[in-house]
Formats: sequence, C-alpha cells, structure tokens
Amino acid sequence: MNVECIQKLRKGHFKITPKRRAILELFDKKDKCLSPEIIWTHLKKTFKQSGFPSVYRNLEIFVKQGILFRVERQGRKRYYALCHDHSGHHHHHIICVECGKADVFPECSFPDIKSVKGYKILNHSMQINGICKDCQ
Amino acid sequence: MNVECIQKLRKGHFKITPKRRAILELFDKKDKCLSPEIIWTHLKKTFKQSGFPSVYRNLEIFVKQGILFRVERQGRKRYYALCHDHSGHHHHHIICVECGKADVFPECSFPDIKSVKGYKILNHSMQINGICKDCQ
DNA sequence: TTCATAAATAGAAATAATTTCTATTTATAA
DNA sequence: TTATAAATAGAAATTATTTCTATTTATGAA
Ligand SMILES: [Mn+2]
Ligand SMILES: [Mn+2]
Ligand SMILES: [Zn+2]
Ligand SMILES: [Zn+2]
Repeated sequence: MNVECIQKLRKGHFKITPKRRAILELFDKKDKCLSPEIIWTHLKKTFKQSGFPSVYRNLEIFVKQGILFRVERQGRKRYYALCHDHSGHHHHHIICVECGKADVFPECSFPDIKSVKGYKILNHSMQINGICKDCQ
Repeated sequence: MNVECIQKLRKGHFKITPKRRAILELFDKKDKCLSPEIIWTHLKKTFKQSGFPSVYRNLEIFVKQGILFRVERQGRKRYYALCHDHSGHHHHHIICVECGKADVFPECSFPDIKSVKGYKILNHSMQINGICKDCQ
C-alpha cells in the first residue's frame, strides 16, 4: 500500500489493517477492476479467516477516500478499480469490456456550466468503455 | 403509447400489449425515473393480475429498443426513464437527485477519437446529476 | 512500553432485488 | 379465423448485499 493511500485513509481516521493492505495490493497486482467476491476469495488464501462483510465495507471506504472507484459492467455484480490519481483533479476512466483493465482517461470535456434546462448541475459521472491493447 | 414507441417495438418484433402500453403511459404521466417495483404497484391497480417478472423483462426490452434508459441512483434498486429522443442521435441525460426527474442533456462534448492509451474506444456512458427547478 | 478505546472483523443470519421456471393466455400475421 | 410465437402470472429459486453481535485489533495517549 503506497503512501498516498495511507494518507487518504488516515485523513478519514481509518485504520491501516492487514486486510486493507492486502486488498489494495491485490488491486495493484491485478491492474483491473475486481468484484467483492474475487477479492474475498483471494483474501482467504492469505488469511484463512476472512469475512465477506469486511470486504464490502472496506471497498466502500476506499471509494469514499478516493482510492477506488466503481466500475459499471454487465451483470449484477459490483466492480471496483484503483483510481490511480492522487492529485484530486476531476477525471474519468476507461475500462476494457473484455478483461476489466482500467486506466485514467486523460481529459474531461464536460462544459463549464452551472445549470441547464432549469436543473442546477451537481456533478456528472462518465465511463468510457473500450478494448485494451492486450484484448484486441 | 406514441407512434415512435410502437415503431421501435415493431422493429424488434415485440408485441404491443396492454401492459406495455400501461408501463409507457405511466412513464409519460410521471415524467421521472421509475423502479420496477413502483411500476408493478401501479400496474396492479389497473390489471389486478400482474407479474413482477413481466415488468423486469419489459423494461429491458424498452431499453434494448431505445425507448427507456437506465438511471443510476443511490441504493440497490434499478431505475429507468423515458429517453425522449426519437432521432436516434447520441445524447445524454440529466437527472434530479431529489425527485428523479429526467431530461435530455442537449450536448455531448466527448472528443471524436477512436482510441486512447492503447484502448479501442467502443462507447461512453454519462449521467449528469442535478436538482430540478421544482426541487431547488 | 502499556493501556484504553474506538474501529475493524468473522461468521451467521437476514434481506430484498432480480431471475428462472412452467403452465396458460394473447397479439399478430397469414 | 386460425396457427404460432411471444407474453404473461405466479410461485419458487437465486444470489448479491447488508445487518447483527461477540470478539479482536490498530492506534494514540500515558
Ligand atoms: Mn468529466
Ligand atoms: Mn456523450
Ligand atoms: Zn482488456
Ligand atoms: Zn427534482
């Protein structure tokens, strides 16, 4: 777990636990989006004791702290991937629909407007779907 | 159910059934995104007999035919809203986070590129979240 | 280093959204 | 009018996610 992730957890008064380290190291190693189940299966190899609810809770904590983001994929499972950006700047991500590989998408062209059609704009979410070099 | 929706269903060889009419009329009337459960509750008033699985299946058929689109909201329920565009042109939507009202977002500024970082770009999805005039 | 404490955890159980299955009904084209 | 594929209801199954509680642990303060 790198120093930026530690800082992001400390900022929210979250503890640095072995399970949390292991989860983030798995993301580092796999370099793609992962489901809670995949993560839990992996944790069981190292820890023998490992609860599903902890995985869910930790994933949402990581999202809250800007370490992971949610990925939309086919099916009704959740997926998460490393944000890979510690600057805090607004950005989006591109996901490989085949293997789930995730990268930062380098620009956001969303117009700098405060409102449209009477709506006050709060935020926008975008996901770019593609096929990565390896899967092409 | 307007003529465009009928055409979109016919194009896929889907039948025009009373339940399908009623679902789309509910969307017309409510002018906001709806969950399967809300739709089913409404259908039961008119039809007495009404199955939950039919609602789910029809909602996905409507998405497939470009009549509805999926809305992301807090919680683990699905929501759908009327696409309100029969031109077939690419566009996005703005959703009121309070009441679920949905409108077409008039422009897409996504760059006209075919690839980025080695990924072949397939598509992108975007949702703009805001607060509508009535909810402000 | 020790200790007090809030935070994190495991495991079991509950929840609830969604899907599957099958017998029956119905919209549609011929 | 009729044959047929499509749609449906209702019950049951599935399964991802959440809740609950007793126990353990990371951390900051003494
Ligand atoms: Mn953006
Ligand atoms: Mn767009
Ligand atoms: Zn790939
Ligand atoms: Zn609103």
